[in-house]
Amino acid sequence: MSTDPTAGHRTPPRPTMKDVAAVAGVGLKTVSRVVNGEPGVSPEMAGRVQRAIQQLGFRRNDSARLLRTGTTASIGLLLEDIGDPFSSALSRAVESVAAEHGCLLFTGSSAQSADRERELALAFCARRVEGLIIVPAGRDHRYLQPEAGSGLPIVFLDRPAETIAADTVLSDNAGGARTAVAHLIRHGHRRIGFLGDLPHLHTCRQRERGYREAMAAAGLPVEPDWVRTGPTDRARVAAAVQRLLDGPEPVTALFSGNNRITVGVLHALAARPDRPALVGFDDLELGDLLRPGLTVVAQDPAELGTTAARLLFERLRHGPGPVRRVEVPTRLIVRGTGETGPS
Amino acid sequence: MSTDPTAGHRTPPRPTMKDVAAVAGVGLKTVSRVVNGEPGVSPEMAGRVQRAIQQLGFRRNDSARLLRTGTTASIGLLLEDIGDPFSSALSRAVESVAAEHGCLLFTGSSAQSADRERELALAFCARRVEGLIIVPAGRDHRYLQPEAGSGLPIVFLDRPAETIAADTVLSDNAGGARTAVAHLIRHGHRRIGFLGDLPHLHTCRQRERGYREAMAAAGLPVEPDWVRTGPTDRARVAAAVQRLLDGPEPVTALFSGNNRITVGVLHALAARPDRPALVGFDDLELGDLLRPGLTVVAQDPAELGTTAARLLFERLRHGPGPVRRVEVPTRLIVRGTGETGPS
DNA sequence: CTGAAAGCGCTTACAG
DNA sequence: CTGAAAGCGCTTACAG
Repeated sequence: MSTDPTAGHRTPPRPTMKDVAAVAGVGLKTVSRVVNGEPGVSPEMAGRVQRAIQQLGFRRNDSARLLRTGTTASIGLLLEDIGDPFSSALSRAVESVAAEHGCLLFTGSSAQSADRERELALAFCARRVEGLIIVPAGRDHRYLQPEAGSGLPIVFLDRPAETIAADTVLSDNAGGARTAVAHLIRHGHRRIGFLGDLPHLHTCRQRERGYREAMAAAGLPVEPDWVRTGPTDRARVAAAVQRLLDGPEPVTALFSGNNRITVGVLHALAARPDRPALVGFDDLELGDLLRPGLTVVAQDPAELGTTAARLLFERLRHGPGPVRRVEVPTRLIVRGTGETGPS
Repeated sequence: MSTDPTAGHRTPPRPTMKDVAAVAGVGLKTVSRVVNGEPGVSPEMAGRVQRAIQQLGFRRNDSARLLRTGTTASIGLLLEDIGDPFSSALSRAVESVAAEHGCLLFTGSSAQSADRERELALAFCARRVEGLIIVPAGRDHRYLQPEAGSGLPIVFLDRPAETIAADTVLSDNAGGARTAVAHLIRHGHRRIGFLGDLPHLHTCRQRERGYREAMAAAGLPVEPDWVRTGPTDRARVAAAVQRLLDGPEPVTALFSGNNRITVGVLHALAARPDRPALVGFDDLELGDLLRPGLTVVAQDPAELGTTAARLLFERLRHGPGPVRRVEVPTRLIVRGTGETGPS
């Protein structure tokens, strides 16, 4: 937080209750009563105050009110990238639960940077948000210990925290991955590649785990070359796809570890003549309209976001208690790309 | 804004500068100096304060600081639906400009409800955000007059305000629509249907205008039945598509007014044997991977969001001035659905 | 029914 | 170098 946004131009100050009181010729507390609809104000006084409010264009400063009250009626939501469809679906769900509780929402994107995550989370805390929902980018969250210790509810979403005990809401990553890979195996594939995100991410590791478990359960080996993790940009995914399909140990099917990667894989495959089988983790809009249709293990971002927000507000009501960990099921959606056999 | 989120459980109060001062045995102002890195504190004093901060887990309350300072270092972004890809692309752009200015972002979704928009906008104002970016759902924004009058910068994004003068950033809606429809006409279509959003929305009206202008420019009539506006849910769009294609005056091509509608149209068409031409307003992820590829007039949400945020911060620096209206160009992307002739 | 005083947690302006 | 006093715009607790 660096530059002062108001550095240049000074805006004329907004009228305060004090100003309203002066114009109406009443005490400050009477203005407060009228503004807050408290009873016990004579109609005449109330009228004078109302007119002064109109005249001055007064609107209560909630930041000041909340400072006095000791609450902020806001929560912070820290995403990986608000521009990603998965993140934005989470946001919508969280926002709607927050609205039920009269809370405003601060949102921010970490862009997979642990530093940025920390900076934003602490900025939210410094504003004294009532709670924090974090899709973690970093691996160490001890920096949140003082806030957690003094009762700030924190829910980790999509990935768990590793160095701090907190409520957590996850997809069934390993289970979903097992389902996806078992599905490919059932269709005759024995050589299956896994394309993952950054390998230190919990989601990536768990989906890789599920992949390995499904392979092992079928008695299939996993060649080291078949596991390709890293950034999710198009170029890197395209290179990984090529390596998997044209390398020394070519695979006949691909399991893609998240929706960014799936998009990259689809683009890479569109430029090739062959049609390896593909199952993606997380659904994509229009996935059902591709030909062949995109077979996925769908997450339920609405359920993930809603659950995280509900946990948060429950904590807010009932205070500390045993840490909870909720796993939201995934669902295999069969549409075409996952049902072609090995050629 | 109804229930008090802290109603249930009382969290232990966080330590304040006063507490730190007491523990360190120094004055309040000395703590303030250390916390803010101001010069002129003896190393010994500074050390005592640092230790007390560590011991207590103190973190400055920015809400209090900002109240005293008179700024809030935050802006409000009011979208139609943060879960929509267009909205979330806008968010990402706005967020990144806000971050450059050290501002946090409140976000909220109006869900096309004018009441909800007003409620959220006023809630943001009550928190004294430094500026407001609004994708308007309602048609009357006079409720913002007091805030605008006292210097709050407001930028309307995607659609203009009708009853208040404010900076505005729009796509070239009519121009983009003309381009789309002229493209269909160039491919031999003479009977073209328009599917729009709610007809009171500026975007819908302008895109319809562009559609009519392109038809008129080619000397083509527009049958009343060819213009179908309304909610963007799947069922309604499917019904509109059917009406356009199977009604008394069937069309051979469709121009879809936004990305929600385009998705609905694609689904409706997937269930039919015929293949009318289609051009969509606003692009969709995977649109390029459909077969045939989806021809669209693409908007530039990153540019829209960035421009709106830049306008906002410029206002913040330089204060009032003539209202500005920026139009962001659209771009025809030819991929397949728009290039089939009438059957 | 009405309002003066104190305080929320900070910073500003000023005096030692 | 250090800190007591006043104040940001409200609400709380209390006295008339």
